[in-house]
Amino acid sequence: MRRTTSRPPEPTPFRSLEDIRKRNRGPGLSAEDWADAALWSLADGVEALSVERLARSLGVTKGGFYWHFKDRADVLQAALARWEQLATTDTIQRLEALPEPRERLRQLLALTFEAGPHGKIEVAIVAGAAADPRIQPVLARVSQRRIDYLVKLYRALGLPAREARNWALQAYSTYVGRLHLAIASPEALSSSRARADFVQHVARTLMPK
Amino acid sequence: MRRTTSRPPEPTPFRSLEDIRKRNRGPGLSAEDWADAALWSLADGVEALSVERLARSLGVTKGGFYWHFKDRADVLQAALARWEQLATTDTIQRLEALPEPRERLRQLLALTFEAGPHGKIEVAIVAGAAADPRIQPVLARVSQRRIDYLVKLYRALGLPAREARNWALQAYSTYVGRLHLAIASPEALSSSRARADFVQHVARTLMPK
DNA sequence: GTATCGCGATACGGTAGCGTATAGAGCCGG
DNA sequence: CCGGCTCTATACGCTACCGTATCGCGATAC
Repeated sequence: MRRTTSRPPEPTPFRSLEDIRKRNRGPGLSAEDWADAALWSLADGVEALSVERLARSLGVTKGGFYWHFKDRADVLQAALARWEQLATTDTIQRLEALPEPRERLRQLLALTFEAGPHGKIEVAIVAGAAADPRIQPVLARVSQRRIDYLVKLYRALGLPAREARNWALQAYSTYVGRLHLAIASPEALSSSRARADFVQHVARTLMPK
Repeated sequence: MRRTTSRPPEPTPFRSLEDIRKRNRGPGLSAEDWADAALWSLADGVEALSVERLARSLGVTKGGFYWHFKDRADVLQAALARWEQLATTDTIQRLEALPEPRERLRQLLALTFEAGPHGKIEVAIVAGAAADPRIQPVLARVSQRRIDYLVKLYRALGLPAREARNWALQAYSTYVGRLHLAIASPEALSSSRARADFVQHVARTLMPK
């Protein structure tokens, strides 16, 4: 490991494995290449993130890995840092476009509850690997920010602080539980009919007054 | 492995590691001893359940393990079977004591949301290891039964089937999310004051009409 | 009191992954 | 065209765990 270079900032915020492998017109793989691949690999669980497996998925050996990273924990943190940014900034920024607070909340509930939001990675980290001590600090920060944002939304609706906090906690709990259902009870919300129905119900009961 | 004996049924439905080790006045460890120890070990994650680690935690070597179980997957299934029964039968049976359906629902919400119910093991399995393919089938059955029971409760309140289903899914999602908060945001509900407050709020919003 | 049953100790070979060391291959500037 | 920089290939020793095989001990059971 020598950890020197950093290529031009970041081309796209999320490249597929294929993209990473193709990009091999430059000399070899960069730290970002490895980290992005690691993030994808997290979708299969934290234990699935092994150095040699990662190298195999990129079509190389682990030879170059330790040039960029100190050890396995190092690349895990890099991948999680990547996710942390996407998982907070991303959705919130899109929401802030909307001016009316009540509409923001409705949109947020609809967006997050409909599709399963950032997809497999979100489910894997939030609903599948929460207990891992390496994930926990990151997850704590992400949860905190999301809940804080929800509190802000509910307060903007005119609720006092403690009530807003309860609504926010409930809304986030329900969201996480919905992610869990995707794993634990896939048939429950398999039909888009049932999903739309559920989303509407939730949007109604999670909207105060 | 020869898998023959079975001691008198089961003394207590949940013995601590200490209890198991002390019980060594009988000849040695029984299959139930190993399985119970395995269930406790699940609290530290599925990967923490290794044969040799299990043996160490019981103060023996793995020598006798394969007398009872075919392999590691075998004892995992045994432990999960134990949990499956406790996680369904247990709470529901206590609830069925109460006659009034509205009171049953209120009690259920209060019980499950207050303390975190079966404690660390419930959190570890439901909120921490859901993604594991060995856990998934068990978890699917447990979730199904719990949701079915919730549907029954909401229907007993006079709700039509589809509405009852939505309420049940929401209630269970919120419950799971609350388990998740115990990991991801421990400070959020650390004070018993905040917990009681939250429970009351949830009990109000998850009660129809 | 001896045989057998139930279990533990020990030892073995095998796999998967870790992190280290070292020797290049290919492009880059000079 | 040559030295250096960036990265990869290969090989090594180490650890943790798996599952198997075998021996032996202590407690009943007779």
